[in-house]
Amino acid sequence: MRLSIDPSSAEPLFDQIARSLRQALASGALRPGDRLPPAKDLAEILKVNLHTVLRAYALLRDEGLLEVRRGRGTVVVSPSEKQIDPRLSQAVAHLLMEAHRVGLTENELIRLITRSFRANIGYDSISGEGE
Amino acid sequence: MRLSIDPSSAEPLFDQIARSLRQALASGALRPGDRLPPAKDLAEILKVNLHTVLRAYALLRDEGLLEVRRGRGTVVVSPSEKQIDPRLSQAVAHLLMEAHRVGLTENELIRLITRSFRANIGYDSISGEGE
DNA sequence: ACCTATTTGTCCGTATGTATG
DNA sequence: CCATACATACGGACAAATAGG
Repeated sequence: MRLSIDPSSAEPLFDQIARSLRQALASGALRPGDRLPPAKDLAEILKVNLHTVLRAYALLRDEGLLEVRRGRGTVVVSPSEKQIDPRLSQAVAHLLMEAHRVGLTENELIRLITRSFRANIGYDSISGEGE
Repeated sequence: MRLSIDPSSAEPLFDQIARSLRQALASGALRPGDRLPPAKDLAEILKVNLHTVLRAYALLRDEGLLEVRRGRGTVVVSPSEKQIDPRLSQAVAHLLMEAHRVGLTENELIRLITRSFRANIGYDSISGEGE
């Protein structure tokens, strides 16, 4: 896994790292189930601080790309095959269109979805994985 | 504005602060347009680190509740800016229904949204953020 | 146009806590 | 119990955006 970082860039380091990892995931260089190096190790390789890598990991975790857990490390999430349902993807496309129309940012949209999801489902079925 | 923090609680400090602020917003103690104290000041009041407060502010900004900007400070977003468009909320409800139908977990749904969001961003008209 | 103060943003280093194996 | 690895918090430094003199 080869990640290149430019300390002189205006783009924050944690964003650069996250973007590199996203690309590695998209290109298949990182595949589902693959374990990423411990943040401490990657930090030494990239010559950045531990927190900078942890922040990048956390970012991708919030995007649903990585599973990051204490003591265990960081693993690439396996994609579910459920998303190919045509009605679902149509609903997604429609939502994105509406979101763009009202100028929602990605973060705002994610928050909206998260809240709505929890509100609709209720908290009784979340016991599996929470905290 | 009276926020109470419990350092001995298991709940992270930045979460406690964010939750207190959320409640102040919900109760009307903090109203749209109100300016929050500089993070440094609030940190001294609560006897926590500056970064802890900044993290709480950033959290609420990502939720669309606050507008946080360098040099300018932190203000409560006006409701009109975050008001849910009926067509948007309808799209959200529809998506959640479809997602539930195919048994998507929250994490899977978030991943699907973020990926689609990035993939469908063809417009480089993101310059509208300033004013 | 310049300078200064304010305020958030990023990054670093260190310490300690917590979950996992 | 112990090692691993992420999570939180603290503190300090500097940068960048903003506001005001």
